[in-house]
Amino acid sequence: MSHFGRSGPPDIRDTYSLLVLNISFRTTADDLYPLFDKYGKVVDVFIPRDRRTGESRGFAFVRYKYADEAQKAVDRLDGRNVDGRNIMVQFAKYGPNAERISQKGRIVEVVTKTKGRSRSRSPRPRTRDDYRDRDYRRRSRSRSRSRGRYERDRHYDRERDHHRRSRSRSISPDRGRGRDRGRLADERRSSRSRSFDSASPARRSYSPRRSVSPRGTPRGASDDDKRSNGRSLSRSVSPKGRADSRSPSPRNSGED
DNA sequence: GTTGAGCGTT
Repeated sequence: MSHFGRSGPPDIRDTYSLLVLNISFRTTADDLYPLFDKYGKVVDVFIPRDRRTGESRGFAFVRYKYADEAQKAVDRLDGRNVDGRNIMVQFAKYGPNAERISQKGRIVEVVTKTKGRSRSRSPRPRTRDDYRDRDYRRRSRSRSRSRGRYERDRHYDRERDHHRRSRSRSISPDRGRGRDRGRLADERRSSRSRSFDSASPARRSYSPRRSVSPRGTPRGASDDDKRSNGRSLSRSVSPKGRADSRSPSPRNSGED
């Protein structure tokens, strides 16, 4: 019942894969199994998950033993509300082994039959389908934004490394300038602090604007993040740690 | 805590 996908694909010699889209990110195979099993014999239910986070990618594969049952499931479950989400059920276009499917010709045949058989009664809005089609023709790229998230993460990893190297290379000048900048920043901070303490009406007007400014805040954070990366691999930055870091600041001031 | 319109695993 709940041992699906644990031992990999059981047998795809005579099974038909259905692609279930638009499922909730927390929907599991166990949740889909009973739903699909009601309309036919479900051989396997598999939900691709992210390798790093292990979270659901938002779609699942349901393997049926017979095409007619799978077709029925598609017709009955397509557009069904599952876990508060309107799921879309359709025959899988690409299988785990495209060659195999081509050789078998089963899935292809079923798909063709399905397309010519039903697909007429679909309560789901066509905007998405239309949009998808148009998008595919127009851009032929950029399939999903959710995936971009992973790519972004990957880029972030690379960028992090780049930053680390960059810092290493310019460690000498950076340090010298960093101290200067630190002092300046400290001075400016002090000034700001005083201004805030003063609670000047004019300053107050500017205060909220600074908050909205997306340039001033991120820069400071970036600096902190960069320093943090160079100091420690820990990505988490605690206010206490920052305070500790700032500790030498006042000392420097005293020295100065 | 979050997103999305997508095709798969030991």
